[in-house]
Amino acid sequence: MKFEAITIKDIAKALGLSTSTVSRALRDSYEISPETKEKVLQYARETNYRPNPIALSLKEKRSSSIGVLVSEIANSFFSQVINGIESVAQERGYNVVIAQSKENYEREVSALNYLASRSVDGIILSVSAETHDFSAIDQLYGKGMAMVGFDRIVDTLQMHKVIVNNKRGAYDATSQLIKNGFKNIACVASSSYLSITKERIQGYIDALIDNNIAINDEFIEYCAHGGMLYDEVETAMKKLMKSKKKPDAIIACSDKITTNLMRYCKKEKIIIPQKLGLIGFSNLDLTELLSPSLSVVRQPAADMGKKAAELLLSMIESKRAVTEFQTVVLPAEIHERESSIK
Amino acid sequence: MKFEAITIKDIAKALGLSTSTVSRALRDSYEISPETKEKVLQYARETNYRPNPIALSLKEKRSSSIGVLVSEIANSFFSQVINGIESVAQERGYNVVIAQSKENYEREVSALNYLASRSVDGIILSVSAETHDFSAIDQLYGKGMAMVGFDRIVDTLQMHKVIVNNKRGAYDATSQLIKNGFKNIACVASSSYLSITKERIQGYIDALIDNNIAINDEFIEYCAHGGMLYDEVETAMKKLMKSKKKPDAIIACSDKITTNLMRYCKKEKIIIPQKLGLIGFSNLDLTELLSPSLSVVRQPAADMGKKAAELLLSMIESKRAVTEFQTVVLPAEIHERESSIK
DNA sequence: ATTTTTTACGCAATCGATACCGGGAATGAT
DNA sequence: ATCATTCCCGGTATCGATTGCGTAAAAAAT
Repeated sequence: MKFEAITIKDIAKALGLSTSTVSRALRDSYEISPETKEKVLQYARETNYRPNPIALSLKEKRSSSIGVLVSEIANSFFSQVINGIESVAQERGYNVVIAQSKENYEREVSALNYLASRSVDGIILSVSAETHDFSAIDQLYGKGMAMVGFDRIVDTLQMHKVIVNNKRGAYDATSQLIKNGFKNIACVASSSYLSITKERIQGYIDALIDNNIAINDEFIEYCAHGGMLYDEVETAMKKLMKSKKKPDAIIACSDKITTNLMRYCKKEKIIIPQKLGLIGFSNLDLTELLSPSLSVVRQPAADMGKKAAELLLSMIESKRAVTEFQTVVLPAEIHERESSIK
Repeated sequence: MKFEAITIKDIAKALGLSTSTVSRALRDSYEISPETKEKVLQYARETNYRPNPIALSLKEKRSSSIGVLVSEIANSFFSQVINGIESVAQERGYNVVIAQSKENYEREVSALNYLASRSVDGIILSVSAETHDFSAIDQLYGKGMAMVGFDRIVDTLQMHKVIVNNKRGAYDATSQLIKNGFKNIACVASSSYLSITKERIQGYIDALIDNNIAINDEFIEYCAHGGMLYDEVETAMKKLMKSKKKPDAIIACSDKITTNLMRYCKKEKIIIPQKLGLIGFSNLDLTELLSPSLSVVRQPAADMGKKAAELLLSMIESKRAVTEFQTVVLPAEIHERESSIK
């Protein structure tokens, strides 16, 4: 079943004009007489003519679409980011093609190629937790594909980036736990490859140092799949709870880790915050309804998406190659609730 | 900045062949000698040739992309559905273009036109809470655009549909509240226009009747924006709590209504389930971590998305016009937790 | 009245890939 | 040796829209 739309040719035939005349009339060219223009425009209105974007893409060598590559759509943070991207894109006449890596390297590469082969004009991406070989991204970028990174960025690549102040967020979160009387604070982070992991851990460490608390390597655990799998969080927690000096509080460095950690505590009947304080990076919008209400470091996800989309579109639409890249750093918000108050 | 890809023309020039020969060699036509084929294929591999999907779309009059129109991406149910759609689409070589209505009629119409103008091959949609004029959908559908409805479907339109057994879900949820000793059960539903609202309310009513409980019109409240706005839920709840016979339990008919209702109870210090039992339609995947853990009617969202995508693709790829439409009804799952147990 | 200029439009190429048609060359048949 | 067949491949139109170039006809200038 096909969906037949009216073309410029139909208009030309109907009005006894050439396609070039119709095209120019529609674009309001000075070469066309007012009467002809009016006739064409009216007919176009009546027939609800819409230029075929595919033909345009072929001619203009741009598809007016941008790709977004995230690890998982069904994740508050990413869906909020996509929301932001979508609002800007829509407004500027672009559509958004979404792909997900599911935190898997192979899927990320194939998604990237997929987007490239669908000839998107640019890509906004946050790398998967597994990725530590950035050659696929680098290659595509080297070939001239416009790209903007966000959240999990790649340090070695020169491109526009949008992130939050992760170090500061983790620093404040940790400081807050300390202020609330927790002494043995552990950190459950995402994959060690990720920029956000490094930054957040650094913030955590800095806060400990500034408060004269010794750093304990056993207190830092990584989740290779970014917390996607419950098991990896459980494994990390078991290790922590078995260490010589059991932690009395945890800072969790991603959405999934935070919630899976709560699941673990619920299962093991570890009472938060009495037995274990908790603060986590999370963009859930019902953290206050959790039991106990959850203290979080929240990222301004929609704004990040908007900013990333603006940067990408400016890059796409710029006449000459972009040589100066900016890294936009937005502040993370801390929301103190029950889970981190002893 | 442009992203230059290799074309069939480049291959032809490099090998001293015509574009038609190259094209045929790539498609393994019998008219091309094995040696030429091999040369072409090898060169194509070396240069990492990818056919330009835009040129193909123009020629074939299909874009290999499908549109998805939902009210809101950042909603567990819809993002899970999109997840399902995406997995099937990706596998079959289609990409997914997402648009959202934000429960607004005008945005829905414009998103629909947007998708059509981006010449997607088909659309999977769930109408907005505000929509009660389906002429825009009808028109597009009448023009031959392949469509599949899910969740919030349009009764009057003959198309493939994917839903859950809403009546049954609401019936079981209500019965469960009754079984647990609640007597005055109210229902906070989404917009009265929606199919899901009608079906869920019917299930609620049927359960009351079957248990010899009188129907009280004051006990049914609607949220015109589907619970998107906290205020409309608060207003509904205030009305309910002021009615002569105060309800002792609520069945909430959408994700957003459920969570906003919990917010309201928390704010007003109405203890769930002691003061007010609650069960709600929700696809959040951490309802067991809420305080109290939330009893829910859950939809198999990913499966719904998969099924909808399969139906749409079969429709798109069918040679002749589809005349028989099926309505796939999946079972809703009931998860009984603390919030509905007195 | 003739030349110049302007106006208003059509022709045709182009983007990348496909497919119909047509034709040269090699092989086989007689 | 001549004709028919098969094999391989190229030319060209096509999809929808844009655009540089060419050009009648009308208007303006001389």
